[in-house]
Amino acid sequence: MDNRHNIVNLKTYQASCTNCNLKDFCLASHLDVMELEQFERIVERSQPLQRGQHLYRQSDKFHNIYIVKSGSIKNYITMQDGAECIFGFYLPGELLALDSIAKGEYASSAIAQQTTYICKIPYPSFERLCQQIPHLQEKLFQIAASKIAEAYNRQLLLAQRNSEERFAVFLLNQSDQIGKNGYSKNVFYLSMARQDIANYLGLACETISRLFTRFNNEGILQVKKKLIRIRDQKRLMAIASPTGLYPVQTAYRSELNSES
Amino acid sequence: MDNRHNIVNLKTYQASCTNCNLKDFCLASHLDVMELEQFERIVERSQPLQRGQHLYRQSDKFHNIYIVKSGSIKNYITMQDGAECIFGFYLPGELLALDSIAKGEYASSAIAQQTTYICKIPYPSFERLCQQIPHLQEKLFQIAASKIAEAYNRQLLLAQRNSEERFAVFLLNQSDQIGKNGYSKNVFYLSMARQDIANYLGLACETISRLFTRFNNEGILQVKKKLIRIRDQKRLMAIASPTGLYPVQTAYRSELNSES
DNA sequence: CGAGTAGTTGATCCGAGTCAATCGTCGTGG
DNA sequence: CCACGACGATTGACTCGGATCAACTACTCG
Repeated sequence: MDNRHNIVNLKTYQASCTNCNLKDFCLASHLDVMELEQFERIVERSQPLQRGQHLYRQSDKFHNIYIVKSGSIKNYITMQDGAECIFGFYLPGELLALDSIAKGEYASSAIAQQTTYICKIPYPSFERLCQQIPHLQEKLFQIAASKIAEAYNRQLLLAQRNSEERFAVFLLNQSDQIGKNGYSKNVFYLSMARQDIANYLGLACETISRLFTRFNNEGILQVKKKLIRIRDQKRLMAIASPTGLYPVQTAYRSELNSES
Repeated sequence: MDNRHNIVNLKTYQASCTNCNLKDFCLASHLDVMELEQFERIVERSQPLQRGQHLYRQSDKFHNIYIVKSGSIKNYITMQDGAECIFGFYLPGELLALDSIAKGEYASSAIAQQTTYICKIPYPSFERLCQQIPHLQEKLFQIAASKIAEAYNRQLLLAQRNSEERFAVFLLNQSDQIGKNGYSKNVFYLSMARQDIANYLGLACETISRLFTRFNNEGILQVKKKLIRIRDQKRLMAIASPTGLYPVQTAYRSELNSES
């Protein structure tokens, strides 16, 4: 139900990179025809994950990195007391498990929030391929670098911004990401529970609930459960960066995709 | 006031990687003799930075990545209203400016907190060298991956832990890092101001001050301005991870749905 | 239908921010 | 050599944002 907007048709999981609608956004972008063919030889696709299925779990042996093809993935860790901490929500085009390369085992867990198609890239083959395709190495460096920059921005968010600012930034990021995939930036489904948004933003779920209510009453949003409509983007952006974030704010989100 | 030109190429600091005391920690570790020689050919060393000098500034054109050889570097950004946000303190052996690779310009600023020696690595040469030395590429992937994992941990810290927990984690991290460089893990100088610690941890400097006082009174620390002595490491560790940070979690914890 | 779960709303409390006063140290100049 | 001002650190008093606790509502699913 709440997946209607994000699902792609069933045949896509057989499709090649060449005619994938994400080919300009993902790891394989900027490769020429020959290189793409080589790349494609190491990519594996399989049956989609269903909601609640894990792609990998923390402390599993590390083998692959993954790209989300459609659907969405929640990335988190579980602590000893059972509490979880959510590091991110991955939408189509994004690369998963980069944080796990150094350790030999997955540093976090990844679970599908809805029916989700995945491209699987065995890491050793990939590393070897990077030796043959400088573009590919370069691209991974760049993606890793953006991940670091993005993580820094989130640290800033968590360390210095209050609840409504965090929430506004979150909504705009979601909007952007969803927009990148060709859907409406103003009307979209949030695939995650309130509790997960709260956890991700370092807040209590009651706080998120109150913010939804308030933004709804103030005419900034129109909220119907998980269906969100942004009614006043200007105001939302003003809340997200009050005095203005540092110069090129949110640029990191677009650089994977934007042309160079 | 402006130090943009402060990297002067004297060939004076000839200390080679081969007999550098950091060679097992830094980017060049795990290279064989031949590879190390190639690597060394692209590394540049120059006069040390003095306290308050910038290594680079945010939005400068991106050219190099850097390794701290001795001293320490503060990494931060400045926001439009002049407020700053500190992302990290870099001690010897650490690699700087990874977050800037994707953008073509430095995403943050780096300033010396004391007299600091630096190894400078022109990024284009480095990228080319990675094509010839698989180990080097692998190493950079790993360092980038650890940076991401580290950033995730800090997000967890900022999102979910209270002031004394953050502070304890910070002290232990400092202790570890300093210990890695062969100094005492229990008695050390903090090179940064209280305000900077506070900023880094997302707290007010008064809070940090109170924590120093409290930990001192409780016999956990002995504090003399910037000289710190850890008197009760056990207790400090207990504060840093109350129920235990994230675990080597085993799969028996069967939650909602799972298994693929 | 009924039970279980997610979300909302209200009441209360507490940790840490803010404001303000004071102290100590350092560096400068008379 | 001391007086002075500047700045960082400490301490206290007060405030407030958001967590926590506790009902209550509304779906969803069996």
